[in-house]
Amino acid sequence: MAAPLPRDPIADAQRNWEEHGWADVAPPMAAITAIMRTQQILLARIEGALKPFGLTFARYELLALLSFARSGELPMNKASALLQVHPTSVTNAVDRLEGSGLVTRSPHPTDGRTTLIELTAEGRIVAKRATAVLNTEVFGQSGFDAADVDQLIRILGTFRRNAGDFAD
Amino acid sequence: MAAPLPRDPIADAQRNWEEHGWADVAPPMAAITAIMRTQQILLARIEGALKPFGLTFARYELLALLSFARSGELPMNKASALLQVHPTSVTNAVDRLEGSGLVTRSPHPTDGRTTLIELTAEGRIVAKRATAVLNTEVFGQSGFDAADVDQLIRILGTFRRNAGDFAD
DNA sequence: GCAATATACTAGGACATCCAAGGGTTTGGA
DNA sequence: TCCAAACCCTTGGATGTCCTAGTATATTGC
Repeated sequence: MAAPLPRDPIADAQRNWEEHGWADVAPPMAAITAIMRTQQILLARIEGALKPFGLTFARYELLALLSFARSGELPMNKASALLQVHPTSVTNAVDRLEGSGLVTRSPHPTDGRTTLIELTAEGRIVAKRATAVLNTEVFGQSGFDAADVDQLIRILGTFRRNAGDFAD
Repeated sequence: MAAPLPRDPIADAQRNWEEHGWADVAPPMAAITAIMRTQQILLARIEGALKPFGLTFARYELLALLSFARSGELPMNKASALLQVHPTSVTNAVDRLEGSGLVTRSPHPTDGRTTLIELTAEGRIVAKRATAVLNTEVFGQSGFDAADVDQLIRILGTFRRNAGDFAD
């Protein structure tokens, strides 16, 4: 998108924070800002890898979740909870995946309120192929070394637990 | 948004990856997914803290950037580069900040193509107050301990440099 | 058994981000 | 000098996310 900057803007921000008397919160500010920016970079890579499949990250996540479900189907509210996104976001994703013929909606056999999302045969194939590309092009070339990956999993896992994501 | 899950969905995904023969990329997959989710949690906290000011994170970042500029003004393309966002996003943010009376647009004195963004007096006050709230409510209670903050800054700093964010 | 409450999904609106395209300005080479 | 290429910003279109509200179905309590 843009040429590399001559200097790290987040390090500059950290310096500004220190100079304005907020030295105590300057490091967490820098860490949080770095997380925001890193997410942006990773999302761009992921969406780039998924573009040939006509998928976005949101739709891929739903597809992958379904492909790991034993029966290949899941209630919408379950998907919303597992993906940690708003129910309306799932509705949106399902609308488009259904339009592409990758999933279908069907009524829940016993609960009339619930809608089941089910992978189609094509959806299962696309999920498999997209995962293979993500594995080789993104996850396999993350740029994090093994030790740092472990650190990230540990640090962010603790954070998410404390934030109330899961009980464990 | 949702009740805590009984188990960590990212740890489950990592297990699924291992069981499907992708054990080599399972850890980076988990780390990257954790970054995506952590960003989501942090963004929600930040936007919550900024809501009373009528600001979003995107608009706050622009406001903060201007408040640190000596003259309190910056060309749009400079802001776009420093914030690492698309020029149209800056246009959008400036439109709204201008509508709220926090910034003004003015023509560049020598380059007719360039538009300068300038903080208003009120904009400067709002930036100061919003920063104070963010410092106490978000950065001051990040949930990361000091050692982990250092790790994050180091790991993500290396990643961003390798990704071409900055040369340093 | 029926009303009140809770749950599940969808519709419409507000924002933010990106891409593609267009109009004005500046720069540099023929 | 002059015109093409490069640059800057804005507009319009597509996507995703969240919130609020509304409809339909289940469950609970009197």
